[in-house]
Amino acid sequence: MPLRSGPLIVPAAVMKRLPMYYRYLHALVEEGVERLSSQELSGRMGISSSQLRQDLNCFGEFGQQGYGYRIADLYQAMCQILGVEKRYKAVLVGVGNLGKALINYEGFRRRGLVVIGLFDSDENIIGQEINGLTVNNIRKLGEFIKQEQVEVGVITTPAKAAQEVADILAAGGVKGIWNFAPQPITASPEIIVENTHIGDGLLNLFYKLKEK
Amino acid sequence: MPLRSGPLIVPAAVMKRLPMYYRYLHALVEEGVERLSSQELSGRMGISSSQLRQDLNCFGEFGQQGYGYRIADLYQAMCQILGVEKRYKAVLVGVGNLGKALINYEGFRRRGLVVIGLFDSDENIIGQEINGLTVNNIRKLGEFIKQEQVEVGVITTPAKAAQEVADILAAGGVKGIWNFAPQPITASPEIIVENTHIGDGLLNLFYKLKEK
DNA sequence: TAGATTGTTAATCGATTAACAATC
DNA sequence: TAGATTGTTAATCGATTAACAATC
Repeated sequence: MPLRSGPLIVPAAVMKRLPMYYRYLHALVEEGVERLSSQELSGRMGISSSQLRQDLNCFGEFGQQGYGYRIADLYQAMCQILGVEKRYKAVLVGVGNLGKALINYEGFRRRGLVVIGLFDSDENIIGQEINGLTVNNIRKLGEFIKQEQVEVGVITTPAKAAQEVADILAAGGVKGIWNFAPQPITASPEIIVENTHIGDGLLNLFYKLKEK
Repeated sequence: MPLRSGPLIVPAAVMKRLPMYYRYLHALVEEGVERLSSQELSGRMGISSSQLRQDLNCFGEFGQQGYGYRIADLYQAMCQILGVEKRYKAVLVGVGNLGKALINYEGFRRRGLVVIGLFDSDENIIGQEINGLTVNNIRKLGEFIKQEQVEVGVITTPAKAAQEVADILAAGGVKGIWNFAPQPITASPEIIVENTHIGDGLLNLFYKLKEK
């Protein structure tokens, strides 16, 4: 079950499918499924068996001819590929409903996101305790990041505040920013920014509904 | 500024970019930007000008040679293309933090999602009032959908409940389901299912962080 | 071993980019 | 008009699928 060594060339299209593989494999492990062929596995995911085998081949040889894939092993490998076994210290800025939803979602902790600080600018929210963490005043954000060596910042503020928060995060030295504000944010190129636009899914749905 | 008529052939890759176009154009209209060339516009979006022009060409001719694109007009056209001017009656099932976040997000209303019913199975949540709507017992869901002719169901329940809710929605006659549960749900093929997996963005971020 | 299924190559298909004539 | 920029075609590039030899 060897992971390829050396610099990998992973096509962008493959990279985008990795989170899906992670999700399905996790669920299959939970279900206790031991073994699946590329055909059975890809069938559940709605892709071709050819594509599944081709994709996995970027990273190594995880199957066994004549037998298929051991799900537990493949899940392990996928965790390694994605770097999920690593833990990232994170702060979350903007403790509204979306922020609270993310803090409470155990899936994020499982993926390796450890939220150690919550921040907001609203006096009514500052001081609240959520999941064992007290919401701090956003003025303390910059200092906190440096002190605690925070690596990832999650932005769940309203659109207007997003860029300002991103600047504080960047100045504090985070390596990555996960942004939920609809406005895209800019940061220096060495900081990795991942934008999640929840509303996009709705437009996809509407477009498909209209097509019919 | 004519929209092409007749059956459009829209490549899947183009379709996936439409929500991004909508987002940027909406922001530019708000900013009051009147005119941009394909180069300026695509530059902001991080794509090539060639691609932008090629994409728009699937739907019609929206620019003016030697001048560029009138942003307000292009935004209008994009709304039409996406079917955003239409209003969809919706119910939301699962009034936890994520559900509340969606209910309060004005962007969804702007996109045409009109939530007229909230449902949950938790006795502590049933009866709460959110945004002028009272949370109902999930047992009333099926009846409500039929009575009100609900078209879209939003699922923000825990993973375990998602499929059961989807079945009720389908039986009630919704046309589309927007699912946030990490578990993919199945429904008969005439119902359009859009899955939004919030956790995927985090894995993308981790993968890129690991690459560096 | 014989059957099954992988890993991998080659062929096809689709998406992106480059280039430029058309035209505002 | 001259300059700018589109719409659109052709060329390139990348991703998916098909097929099969390798092998468990």
